[in-house]
Amino acid sequence: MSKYKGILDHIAKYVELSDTEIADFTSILKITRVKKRQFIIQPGFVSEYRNYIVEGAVRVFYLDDVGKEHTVSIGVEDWFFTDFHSYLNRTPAEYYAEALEDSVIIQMKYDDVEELCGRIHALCQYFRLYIEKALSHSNQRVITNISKTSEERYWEYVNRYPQIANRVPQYVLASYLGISPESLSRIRSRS
Amino acid sequence: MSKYKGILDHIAKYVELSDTEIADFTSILKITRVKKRQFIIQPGFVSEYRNYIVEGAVRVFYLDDVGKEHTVSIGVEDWFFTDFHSYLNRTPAEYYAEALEDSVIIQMKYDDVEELCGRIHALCQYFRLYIEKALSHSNQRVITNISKTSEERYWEYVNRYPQIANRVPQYVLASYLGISPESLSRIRSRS
DNA sequence: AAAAACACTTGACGTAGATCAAGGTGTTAA
DNA sequence: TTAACACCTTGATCTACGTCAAGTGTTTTT
Repeated sequence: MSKYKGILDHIAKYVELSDTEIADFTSILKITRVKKRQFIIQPGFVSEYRNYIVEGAVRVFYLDDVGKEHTVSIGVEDWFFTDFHSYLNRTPAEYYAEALEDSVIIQMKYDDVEELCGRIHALCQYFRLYIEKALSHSNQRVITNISKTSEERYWEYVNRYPQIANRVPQYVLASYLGISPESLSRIRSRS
Repeated sequence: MSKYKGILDHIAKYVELSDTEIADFTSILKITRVKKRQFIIQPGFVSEYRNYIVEGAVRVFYLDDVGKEHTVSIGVEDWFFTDFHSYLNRTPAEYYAEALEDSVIIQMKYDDVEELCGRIHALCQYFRLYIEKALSHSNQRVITNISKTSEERYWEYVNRYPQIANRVPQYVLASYLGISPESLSRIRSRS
């Protein structure tokens, strides 16, 4: 039971679930352990799950047609990740999700989530409120990317997520910020 | 009643509302007419409403510290817009929303939406599903911005939204795509 | 414990796209 | 009908960053 404490606490920040609702919800959860460098999502396969990180770190990235990686998201404890487009439309994923460390994640299937959200009002509220916040962050990221220099974007990130910046490889952070690894190295050195 | 047809049809694509739910929902809606170039949201004022475009076109943009505009979103009929961060946290807006044409919009207050979403399960589902889709698009835009050239971004947009590309001024599109107006003009000329 | 792979740094160079500046055309306003 | 804008174009630079390449330290693998 306590293995779900993290996600239940997360939900409790937004809504209150009854005991039976908690039981219904936890019944659709599946705990998965993944090793560093293991792929959780791969292009060509449907991203069947919404994934919640209990422990560890995961990044989602896109491999473009010239072989360059572009990181969509970097997640640590208490973050959700998935290839949202693939998950929502049940189409083959276009992104990879890769464990940056040995990690423990909670997975929940699209159909199960939808069924429960149709039945449990509070759960629907939880996801709505959480996603609204995520959208507001995503919008902010779009603006930062088009309005700030590489250097500004880097320091903004370090300022906001100091512990993540130290935890993930530099080339991952570079590809998240839309900077080449070489340039990021130079940005760090001049300071 | 038929003045709400657009938004009710939009909702009907996601969920089914009963007649009394429809009545409850429409009771919180307020129709507003705005003239071309009029601001609907301004920095310093809280963005109180979720806005739905019935007719016309609106853009949301950020004015940076050197006076450059960066367009967050361009919306036409059946699109929602707001300064999401301001709306969700009831903090002063950082963005402008400006009518690009004389427009008719439907406005709904944060407190009213939250109250109804707490009471009407289907409405909560509607917003959840709609926002999930919006998040998936926003993620896609982040990746496009960091992985494609200006030229690719422009043609991708024209391809995807041909009618919008013709409807809004070029400098607005440029600032949406993160390109200078001069460069966009050159991209268009070489083809 | 050696070999191989991975992650980061540093230098030299090239270029996409920004900036600055000037002129042209269509639209709004007095 | 004459300004006064608003929007777009075109040309001449400039520069922030990307690319390519080589070298070093650090894990991972065998």
